[in-house]
Amino acid sequence: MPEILEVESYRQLADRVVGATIVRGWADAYSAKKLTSVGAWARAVKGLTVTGTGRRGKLLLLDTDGVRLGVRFGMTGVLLIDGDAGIDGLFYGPHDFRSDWIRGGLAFDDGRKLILHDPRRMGRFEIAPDLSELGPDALTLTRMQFDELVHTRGDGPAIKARLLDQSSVAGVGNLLADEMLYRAGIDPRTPTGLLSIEQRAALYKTFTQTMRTLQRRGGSHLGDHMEARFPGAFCPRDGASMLVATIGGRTTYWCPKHQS
DNA sequence: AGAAAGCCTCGGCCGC
DNA sequence: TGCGGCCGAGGCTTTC
Repeated sequence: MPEILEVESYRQLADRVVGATIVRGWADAYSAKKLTSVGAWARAVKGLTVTGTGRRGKLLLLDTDGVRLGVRFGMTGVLLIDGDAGIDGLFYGPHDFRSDWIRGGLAFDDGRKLILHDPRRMGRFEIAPDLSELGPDALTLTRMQFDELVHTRGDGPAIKARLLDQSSVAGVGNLLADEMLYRAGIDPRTPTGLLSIEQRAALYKTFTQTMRTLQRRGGSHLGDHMEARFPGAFCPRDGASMLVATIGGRTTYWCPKHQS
């Protein structure tokens, strides 16, 4: 699920545990994969009090009175709080959550739990996460930061690949990238350095507009472009047959008529 | 059967 | 010719 908009709602959910003290932490071998050992998470978090939450791109941050903690959600990670089956079965009723998909979490002194629910095991816990490799946050991207993002030496990579590069801008995933290029009318294969002045202006405008619109709608999967995301689809805007290719390592759908 | 809303590593290529 | 940086491909993992 998660691109930046989903992680931002996880962050807002995590605000609930600000002020609570961690009595226990646990992580399986996958969620602890970026740590020095499987036990490192449990040792590092015990006794910490959460003082605030943050986020850079798709990385959720928990500020504490000690070391800062980070959570990455991979492709299928969901944050749960107060929804642990051990406390109440709410999340495990109508929704599709299963206790054997829980990969780790935190238990607080007030009895609540923060849980990483992640069927596909690509979510990761981090201790004192390094933010230096992450670009500016996509939700608050300024025009100056955008200009830096599209700056290249030579032609540079395809604009879609650049948008997905987390060190250029943090938070844009596959769906958001396709959506903003669709809205801006730009071919995703266009070398970043060859975008015209007009295309740059259009892309910055749709970048911020896409973030705002989809956040209001409630998720990265609620874009206008979504209904054309299958083989044989037609462009909702002008009816042309959508093209499909792998660009920047991800499946990309675009309209040959209005994205050029 | 094959693709999937992320990220990491590896290897090739290009330019200094 | 050698090296570093950039960029794309591939792998990880499980599910529907």
